[in-house]
Order: sequence, then C-alpha cells, then structure tokens
Amino acid sequence: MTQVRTRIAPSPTGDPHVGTAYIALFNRCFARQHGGKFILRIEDTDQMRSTAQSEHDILSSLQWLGLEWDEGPGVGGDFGPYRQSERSAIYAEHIATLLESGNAFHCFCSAERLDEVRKTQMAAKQQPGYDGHCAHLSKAEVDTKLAASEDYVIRMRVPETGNCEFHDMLRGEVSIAWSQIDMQVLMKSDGLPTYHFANVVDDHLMEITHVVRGEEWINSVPKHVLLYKYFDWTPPIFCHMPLLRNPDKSKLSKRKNPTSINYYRDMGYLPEALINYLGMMGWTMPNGQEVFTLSEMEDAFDISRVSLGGPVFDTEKLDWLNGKYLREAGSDKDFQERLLAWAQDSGRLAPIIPLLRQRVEKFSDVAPLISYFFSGSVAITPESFSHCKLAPADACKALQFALWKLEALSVWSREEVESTLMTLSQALDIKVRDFLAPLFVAISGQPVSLSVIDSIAVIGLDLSRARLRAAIEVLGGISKKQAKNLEKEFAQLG
RNA sequence: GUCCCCUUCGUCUAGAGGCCUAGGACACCUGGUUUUCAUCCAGGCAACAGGGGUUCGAAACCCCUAGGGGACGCCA
Repeated sequence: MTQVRTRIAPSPTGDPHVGTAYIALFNRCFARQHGGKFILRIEDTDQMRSTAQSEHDILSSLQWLGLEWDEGPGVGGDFGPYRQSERSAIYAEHIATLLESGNAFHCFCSAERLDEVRKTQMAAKQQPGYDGHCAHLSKAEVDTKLAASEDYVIRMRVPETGNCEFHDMLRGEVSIAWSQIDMQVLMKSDGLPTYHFANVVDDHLMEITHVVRGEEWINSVPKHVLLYKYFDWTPPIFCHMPLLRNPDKSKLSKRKNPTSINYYRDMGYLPEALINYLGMMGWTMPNGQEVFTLSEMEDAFDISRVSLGGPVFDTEKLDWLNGKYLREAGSDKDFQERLLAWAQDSGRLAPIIPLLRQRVEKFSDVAPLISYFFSGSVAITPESFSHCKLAPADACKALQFALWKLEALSVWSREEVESTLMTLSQALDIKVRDFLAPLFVAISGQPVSLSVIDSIAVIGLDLSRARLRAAIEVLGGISKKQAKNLEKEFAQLG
C-alpha cells in the first residue's frame, strides 16, 4: 500500500487565517494517523497579491500552533521546490502537453470582452462562463496572433454534455453536469498557472494521495478530475471539510470576526487551546473527550467522524477551554513563564519603554499606564467620548475611516500609521487633536494615554481593529445603509 | 438566477433502524463551598426544520418542500 500524503496549500495573500490552521490540522491528523506525511506547499501564483511577509506569517503561525510539516519550505523533501513560483518550468512543460493533445487552447479574448460577455449572460439569466470564442481558432490563426505577440491565456476544453461523477470521502457520490463547468483558464497572460492547474500538477508530482480541503472547492472538482484524465493520471481521493462560519452562519470572514491567528495569539490564547478548539469544530474524539492535545487527536483520529454541518466559530467555548488550560495545565511556575513570555515576545513591551519613561516617577506608576497594551478589549461607554469635540456620528465616521485606512496599509510601522492618520484628518478637514480624541478612547479606553499613534503601531492591526469596531458599536454603530454611503465617501477621499 | 453541499438544544456536538423518556460540553438560571469575586461542586432550562413514504419499529433510510451555506474570476 502506498504511503498516505496530504498537504496544506496556503496562498500567502494576507493574514494567517484560522481556516488555514483548521484544514492543516485535519490534513496532518489524517496523514499521521496513517503513518503518512503532511506536506506544506505555498501557492503564490498570484503575483499581485502574494507577499513574503504573508508567507512568513503563515508559516510561523502554523509553527506556533504546533502544526509542523514533514516536507515543505524550511524543511525540504524529495518533491520540491515547494513554492509554486519556483515551479514555472514544470507548469510550462505540462501545459505544452495539453496544447499538443488538443485538450487546451490559446485564448486571445480581452478582459473587456469577457466582462461584456458575462454581463450579457447575467442579463439573460444564463450561466455565466466563457463563450468559446477562441476554442476553434485554426493553427494558422493562432500562430499569426502569437507572432504578433498578442496577449493570451490558455484554457482547458470541457465536455459539453453529460455529468462528472466523483467520490467524496465524507459525502459519497457527487454528480455535477459538465454544462456547469467553465472552460477554465489554466495559464494566465503573465505566464503563471492558475490554482486549478498548478494544484493538479503539483498534487500529482508530489504524490498527494488525499486532498482534504474546504467545501468551497467542491464545485471545481470536475475541472480537476478532467485534468487528471487529460494527463492520464490517477486522481487523489477527495475529502471536503465543512467551512468555519461566522455567528450568522456565513463563511468565516474578517469583516465579521477576527480570523487572524495573530489576533488569537495577541489576545493571549494558548496555541494548544486554539488547536483543541479547532479540533472540536466538526469533529469529536471517539470517547467523547473534549479536552485533548494535538497528539491525542492524531492518535485517535478518524476522518469519518467529521460532521458536515458548518460549525460556528464562536469564541465563548474557546474562552472556556483556554481558561481551563490556564487553570489546570502546568504549574504556577509554567503559568508565570508563559505569561511573561507572552508579554515580552509579543513585541509590545520594548517599543513602549521610551514613551513610558517620560511619564513615570516610580515603577508603580507603570501598570495603570500600560494596562491597555495587554488587554483584549477596553471598557468604554458612550460617556467615555463625551469630552470629544466630534459628535458621535462624526466620531463613528472618523473611526471607521481610520480603520479602513489602517487595514489598507501594506507596511505596518509607526511612521506609516502616523502619516496615514495625519493625511486622513486633513482630508476630512478635522483638526488633528479633535480627530485623534475618539481614537484615544477607542484604543486606550481613556481620554489621555501614551501616544495613540504609537499605541496603534504597537498593539497591531488585529487588536486595533477589534477595539475600533467595539468603539463604533458603543457610539451607536453604523447601519448597512450608512456603511454604503460611507464607503462611497471614503472612496472619494482617495 | 443556475448548480452543488448541508440541516439534532442559542452554540459545539453524541447518535451507524429498537439501548432515545434524545446523551455530553459551552452559555444561561438556581443552590452549595469560598471574607468578596472567580474557580470548584450539585441541580435546572433547552433540540431531532416541515410533510410524505419504507419498516413491526425512524433522529437515523428514501422522496418532496422549506431554510442555511458555497461556487459560478487571467483570486486562491
């Protein structure tokens, strides 16, 4: 019997997401349970959005959670490179095969034309998709266009009739009509592969036996099995996990919930508690045990015990669980060490020392001044803002705009935070002092504190976002309608 | 809109046709312990989406309806 090999394939385009950790956990447990290997592959084929920072954060947060990989970046292995941006030659070679066999074709359509087509189809209430415009160009026509160096992509051919039937480990037989499947782009005009193509090629070459991933992929399985067929490869076994949900049951998203693993780390959750909690999303130990370690989960793992209803990622139970670990696991000494490590390693202490020194006369003055750096939320009421010059509605707007600006920062530094907020206060034509007043309250819970700009820089986007949102709520919140108007106004600010 | 997936307490879930008067955990409520609070302990509230079948027997199997979610990109 061949060795089980599973993988997690994150795309380094943002914060390390708890959903990534969730899927990584199940992949790892499945592999370990079968004495197999768990592989990490970086899917950085989106040149525009992939960043080294994001890749670094994702890798280190998986490590923080204890989800180390057997093969992948930093570890090596016999199937590398494990970064798709370093595998271009492989994709070029494989796309040539498909072009030769006629299973893929050049497409010279412009983005504008495709938009147009899609719009027309939508208006006619048809299934949106590529209309096959370039599917039947003659070899001569293609050569002429290539010689004229026209931009092109490469698309796959798809059967027009019949159904694609495949097996899912958890859901059994699934059938999707080929007519539902678009002539997917495999190679983009920048010469890089799309997810669908790179994913299939890499999973095959890396000898992945089981693809365990989120339910969101289930509709693209036909594209993938078709590619396996075109290459005459055996497809892996598919297993689609339920998606983590917001309390309103929609797919877990940072707009509605903290989704960054960094947020949970900064809030002072223990990695083993977070892992334990993720392990109870859609899964239970055969003996019903609720508190368990990663290695206990790996030993007892049984993928057929996954339940398919999308679990709500609701932090109440996580809080209880984390408290239980804090109270019951380890000695008082361990607790002390972990607490100190958390405060120090979070990078929050060192940068505030210079600010702090100017304001204290004795060490005993320190604790009240810095408590908000080490808090999750700060206690505020509408009255906390009563000294602000801005009316509550304007303060709301200022806070929301500030949040959006901060979220858009590509580099997180004191200087960036400062210039962003200064520019924003000018754009809004509000005195800096008045503009910053509600921010002081939102971030520190007090009208006066250490520099709010430094504070934001130090506590980071995740915690800042949580506090700004909380403050907006306290000030009366923003309705959906208002949000739309604000978005418009914000866009005009430039 | 089209297609696909899903549906047990508010939330996470147990449940593989009779062991189900549907079990556990979180949250909530009540009581006990505790100088307060928290912890801890004991108890309580609370669910099989609806309708049809199949079967001696359905939370479980099948069908329909409803509800929820996802996908429909030169993003992954």
